Amino acid sequence: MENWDLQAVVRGCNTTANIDEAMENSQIPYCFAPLSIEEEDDFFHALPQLFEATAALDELEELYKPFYPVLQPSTPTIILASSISVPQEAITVEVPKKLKESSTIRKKISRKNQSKRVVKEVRAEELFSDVWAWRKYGQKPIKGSPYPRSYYRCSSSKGCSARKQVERSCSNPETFIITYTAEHNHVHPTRRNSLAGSTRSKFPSSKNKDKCKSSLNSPAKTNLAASIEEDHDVQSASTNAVKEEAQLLLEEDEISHENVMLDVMLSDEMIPSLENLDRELEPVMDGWFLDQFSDNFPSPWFNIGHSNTVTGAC
DNA sequence: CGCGTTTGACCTGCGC
DNA sequence: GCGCAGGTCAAACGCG
Repeated sequence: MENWDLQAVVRGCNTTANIDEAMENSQIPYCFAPLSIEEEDDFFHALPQLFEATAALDELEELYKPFYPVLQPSTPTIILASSISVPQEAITVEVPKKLKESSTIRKKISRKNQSKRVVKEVRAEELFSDVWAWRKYGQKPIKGSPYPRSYYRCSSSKGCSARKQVERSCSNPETFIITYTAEHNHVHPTRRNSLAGSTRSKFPSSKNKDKCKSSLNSPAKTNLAASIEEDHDVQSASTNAVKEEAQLLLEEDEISHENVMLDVMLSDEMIPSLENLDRELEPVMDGWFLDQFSDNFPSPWFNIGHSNTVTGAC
């Protein structure tokens, strides 16, 4: 497997405090403030500390809110609840579409749907590492960028306004810029990315690896990563990286079933077993979330309020 | 049948 | 007011 140097994708901006300065000093063209994510602490595992560090809840909430469902299969290290730190990669910024002069930035920010965005730069294999189910609803060529931008909305729950935009980075074509807009109004997805529907090919299960290996190259592959690959007509190293990543995760899945944890999943070939896990955990987690967060996190992110389940929304 | 993608048309905000 | 560009809608279609 190709060794992706996670450090290599990490750039400048590390804290919200220096984001403005970093953006000003950035040589990155166009609008991106590629707040690269090396790894992210798992939200669930951090919960005990969250409860202890109640004084920082608001800040932590803001920092984790956009990222907590986004898990990183490329960093399958089991993250124990041993510490909690502000994820420096998790930066919520007000990002204008185009970095021009400061006078125009205000106007840009005031534009519809420009209010609050979270920009991430991820590698190809991480595009489908999202626990949420995203449905593509549009694609547009972007002026100044050789790659089109794809628009996705959350299909995990009806009425969820969460959206994300995926665009290949023009400065580093092996990475993708993901811009999250709005927030999920449900606790956790009832379906994960690339589960439902059939237009998406699935990575091979451990039972029919050989059979599905070929499907990785089939024209029918339409999962998020594959979709973008095809959108951009790229059969490149990043495609190979996706396959290799999938294969690696497959092997890990076979070797270490005991290590199945929520933050180590999210590659499509691992989904079936995790679906079962999800079904088992769903009522427990829902109740647990309601108990734990309905008071502590009044955020819209946990906008389940005191209502009943949201898990059957779809 | 349900859920997905594709894609052209349409809407909206912004700059001139 | 006009034109451009980004964002969204919705019909058509694919897949199992």
